[in-house]
Amino acid sequence: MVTRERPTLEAVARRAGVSRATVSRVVNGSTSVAASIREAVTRAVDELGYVPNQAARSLVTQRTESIALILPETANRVFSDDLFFPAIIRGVGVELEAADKQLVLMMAGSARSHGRVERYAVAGHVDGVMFASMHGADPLPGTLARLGIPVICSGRPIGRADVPYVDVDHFGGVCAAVRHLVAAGRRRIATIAGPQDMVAGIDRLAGYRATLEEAGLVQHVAIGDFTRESGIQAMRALLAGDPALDAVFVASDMMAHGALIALKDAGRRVPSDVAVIGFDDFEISRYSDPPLTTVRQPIADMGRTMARQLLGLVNGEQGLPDAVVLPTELVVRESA
Amino acid sequence: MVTRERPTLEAVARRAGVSRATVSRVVNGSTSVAASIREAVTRAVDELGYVPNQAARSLVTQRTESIALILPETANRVFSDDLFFPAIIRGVGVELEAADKQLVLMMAGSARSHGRVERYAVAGHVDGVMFASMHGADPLPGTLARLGIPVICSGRPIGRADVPYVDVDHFGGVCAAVRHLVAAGRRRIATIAGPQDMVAGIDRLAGYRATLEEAGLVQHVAIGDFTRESGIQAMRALLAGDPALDAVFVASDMMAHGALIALKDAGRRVPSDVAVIGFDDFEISRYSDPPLTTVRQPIADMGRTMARQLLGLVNGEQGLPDAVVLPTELVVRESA
DNA sequence: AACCTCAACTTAACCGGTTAATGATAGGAG
DNA sequence: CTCCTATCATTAACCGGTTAAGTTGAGGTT
Repeated sequence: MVTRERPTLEAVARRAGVSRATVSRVVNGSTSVAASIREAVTRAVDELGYVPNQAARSLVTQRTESIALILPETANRVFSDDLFFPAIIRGVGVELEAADKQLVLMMAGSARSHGRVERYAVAGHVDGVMFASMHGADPLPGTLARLGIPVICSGRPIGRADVPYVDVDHFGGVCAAVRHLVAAGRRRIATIAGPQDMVAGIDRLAGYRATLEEAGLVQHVAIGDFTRESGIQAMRALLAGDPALDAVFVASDMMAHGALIALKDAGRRVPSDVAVIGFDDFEISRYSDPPLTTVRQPIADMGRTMARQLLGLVNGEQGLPDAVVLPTELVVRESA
Repeated sequence: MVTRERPTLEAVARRAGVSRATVSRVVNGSTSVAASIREAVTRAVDELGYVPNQAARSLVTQRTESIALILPETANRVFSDDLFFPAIIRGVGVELEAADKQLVLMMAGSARSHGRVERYAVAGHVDGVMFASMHGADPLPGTLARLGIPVICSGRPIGRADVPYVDVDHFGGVCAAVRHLVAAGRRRIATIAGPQDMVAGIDRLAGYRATLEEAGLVQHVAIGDFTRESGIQAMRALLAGDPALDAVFVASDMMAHGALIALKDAGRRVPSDVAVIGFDDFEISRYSDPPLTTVRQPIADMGRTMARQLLGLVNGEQGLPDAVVLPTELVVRESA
């Protein structure tokens, strides 16, 4: 493994018989370089296999051409049974690739890593920071924004953190779902809600409550944490509380899948005995038994939108919206 | 959004009444700094909220403290229906976080992004590069290695690319699986293989062929691309070719899930009519109908091991193994 | 011929750290 | 009291680029 010396600007300049500055201008595609010189420099660059040193460049431009995506979970939990983060990453990746920016991924579950993220961003390692769905009223986005670092969140921040964000219409989607159940004649409609320290959990529960109130129905609420296992537990609890339930709105597809399992175990048929609607529209839900009726949220689009907004901020564009809310849509399959 | 000027070493030095060099030594925890001075510097650092500029530091140390993970697919395909990459990322993330390194994620599907990755690595933006399961005989790992950049692959590289790698025992796992089918009295055992331009696809098919040969049975092979949809198609093709099949070894859980769907559609019961064994042991397979017998491969461990090996290379450790092969294990559930 | 203009290149300062070489100071030995 | 040594701080060079300011010379005016 030969650590061949990498050629520097200086070397290219010598070889082409010009000054460093000229080479720099050619490399950066500046105009006002005579064609003959440009050509000579280009040849020297090729012959030496010159690639600009990013650290040196960043040092003077104060730009790194990379963007951080913070996943506010420990690396252990992220991805374990989850399709949300992968989809976000996918969307972000597409958009950043198009802009020729790099993606730096950071897990920030512990308080320790919290400081790590802050230091990292402040050290100027990235041009901007994106936060994927946070728990509670995390102060970090606000802190970074105040330090002048471009920041954007996926999911409306809890508290009045003054940070731009991208979110989906949880409330509207849930209302459509629950109204669908009501319209189908269901009268004992329960919900399995998500964690109440996350906007996605809170807003979806609010949508359920509002719609049931509007319909004058009794509410049955169980809380899960978006995992399949918690969906199983919650469904069991709901059935124990009211064995005559005829529908359940579940705040995530993963939990809905758990609910389907628990319902089958309990001898209920879906949708004849109990109708089930989920939220997410993961690929997997097309293949569940029965295929899951669910509220589609455009997760990858959220990622793309976040990335686009952040790039706008980084480039100092004016008039960017403080909030973008993407639509959700009820996808009717067989479970309801 | 006040872009507050970030304090530099110089500022801290002035404030503490010492030289830049001394501050640098304190910040980097060098010995041979008198306690009183160290304390004064530390105070100045705190008061000013000083954070070292990473670009400046990298410029002189030639280190960036970050590592790239290359996913050789376009961002669009990665993650779409896949649980492999997320698990790799999780493993890598855990290990890098412990070492206080950053993870840079790059999708490299197109030839264009190929050059992008090479330039990025050569520009010294990262200290090392990890490749997740590649297609075909990709020259990039070898190219980077020859340039003196620490490199490691997940999955034995095709061709004789002289690059260290981490892989799992595909062959052994498949043998155990297929022998399990033979031992259960199955005699018409088909396989749905993975893409034949990937080691995981090739080795698993080789395991199937070897074991069937050893048992003196007829081989039935269909090829998929590791997606559920391709599993459905392949299963249909196999049933059309031999309607009396009594078992199928499927080279990935996702495809196995597709096979289960196709078998149900075709009116076959699992395992009584047809036994099914997958490969991966994704979380989801515990909950399929019926729960899937499968070969477990420790994907997150692969990620961790890759990261550890690479960190070793980056730190110039001697005597690192060129290849690490992790064990696989048959997990028997109800589908076979 | 003297002068001006302008395009195109070079010079040199600067970005913010690290570190080898150098210098200063105090304590101990002779 | 002088000299040596050990300890700790400072000076200054360097990492590899970018870019404002300065220089050069060809071509056009009068």
